[in-house]
Amino acid sequence: SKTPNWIYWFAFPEWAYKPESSPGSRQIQLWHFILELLRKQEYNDVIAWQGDYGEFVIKDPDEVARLWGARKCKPQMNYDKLSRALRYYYNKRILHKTKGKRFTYKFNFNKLVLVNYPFIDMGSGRGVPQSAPPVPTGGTHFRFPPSTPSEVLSSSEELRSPGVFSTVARRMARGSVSDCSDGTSTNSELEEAAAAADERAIGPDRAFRGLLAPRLPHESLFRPAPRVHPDPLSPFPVSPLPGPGGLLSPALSMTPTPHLAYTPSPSLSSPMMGSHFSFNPEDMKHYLQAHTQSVYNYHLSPRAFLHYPNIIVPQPHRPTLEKPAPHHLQPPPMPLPLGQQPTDDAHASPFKFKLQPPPLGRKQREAGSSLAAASSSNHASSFTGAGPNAGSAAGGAPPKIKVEPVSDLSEEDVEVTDISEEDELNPNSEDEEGDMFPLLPHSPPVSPGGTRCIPLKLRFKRRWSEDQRMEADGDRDEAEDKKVRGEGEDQEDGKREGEETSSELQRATAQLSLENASC
DNA sequence: GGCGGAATCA
DNA sequence: TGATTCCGCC
Repeated sequence: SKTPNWIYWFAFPEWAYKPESSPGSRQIQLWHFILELLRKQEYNDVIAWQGDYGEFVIKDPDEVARLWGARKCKPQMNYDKLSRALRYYYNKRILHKTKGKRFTYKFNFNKLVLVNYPFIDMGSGRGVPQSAPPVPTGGTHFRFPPSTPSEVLSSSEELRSPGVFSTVARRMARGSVSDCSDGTSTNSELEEAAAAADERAIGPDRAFRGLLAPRLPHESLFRPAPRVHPDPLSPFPVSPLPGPGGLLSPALSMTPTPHLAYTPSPSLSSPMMGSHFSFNPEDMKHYLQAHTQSVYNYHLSPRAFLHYPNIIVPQPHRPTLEKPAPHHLQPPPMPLPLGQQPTDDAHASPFKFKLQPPPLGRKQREAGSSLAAASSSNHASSFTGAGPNAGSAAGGAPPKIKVEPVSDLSEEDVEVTDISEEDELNPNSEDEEGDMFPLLPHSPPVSPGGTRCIPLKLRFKRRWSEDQRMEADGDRDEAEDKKVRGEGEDQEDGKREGEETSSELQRATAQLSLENASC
């Protein structure tokens, strides 16, 4: 069958494979190992990419277990145990099960897509950088974003510098090797350094880690920005090159700690466009269209919609619409963010604003006592409106989001707290009071206006909960929320369309050898 | 097969 | 913290 298009570009950046990039562990982690196997052709009969983006099937569970056991020096390892470990990833959003398919799992790439926080956790030192972009592994030519769902994800790659592209490809080809005993890389360090040199040679491009970050001031998208800031926060020799890829960071949302290292927009200049691509509106249109498509395809938060001035993004093809097509698809002439759910009109705001959850008491009063009963602990969970026009969004109900002008005008971005329409579907959701998605990590925990401040931690937790829901194919609450609320409702199987099997992943990915030294 | 709790380990 | 081990349940 036809090779999924994403295969030709999907991969993790080199550092993602490096055990030392595993959060909180010096030992190789299972997901790491899985990736390792996945990109090595010799294991194609054991485990391989298959079907949807990020989906893989364990063809030989026993063998995978054996390999894993060998790597971890756990001779008693078996698939039952290994799968238990995999299941623990569900809650971490690293993986989820492809229901109805045996031994088939899927990396939660969509969650990893922290569009609003493309650089999250970079350099936190505690987790895998979440802006890890997919790294192209095949082809080195620029092409426009595709229009079919199966191709859209490549859009994130489109704007990447060819130079980096090839550089990364080379790195991929070289690969890294991990030894069994401790999971630390052996020869990859030097290669990494070399690769870093390569990329430096390209120029300041290493700074395009912010290239198309939605929060990137749109102006800088169209004029080369002179300022280049090496990422002081990155623990890696080379910035993982988020760029547009940051929108599609693979498996790296693993560490739900998106609060630490947001890179302020001003530093997100993208010199690459001057040197490598012409970012004319048409290109951007293509890109945005593709991105928008991917947002849909992967049920991303509407935050994922990119808005750029004067560019109208065509409606993506979406056969089955469960919800009315949001108007996000028609980006306003404002560099404004990313609204939330269909009722959100935040983008229409002519001014910068951010949304904050309302003060507790008052909100509850407005919501009514009956409602309050159902959502006593998540007062703001059913926010539907955002922005100045959102007042009517809730269908007569008073807007549940407090909109306030952003006082910090130096901030080019707009802060929009995300909201959860899901909670309306699930009144039982008993999230903590932190309903809103996190604001920019660098924003002060207490809003200027004395707005009730939800601890960042909670905000993020809320966001992750949201992400979790969105990622579930059925938009069902899952792992974490379930865990949090102690609920155990059934989940519907996600429908998987456009399944494409690939036996050619390896053709596109680097040829690497996996060394499983004995223990 | 798949799930997830519980205890445990490093 | 990230498994590993065991296990009952569906």
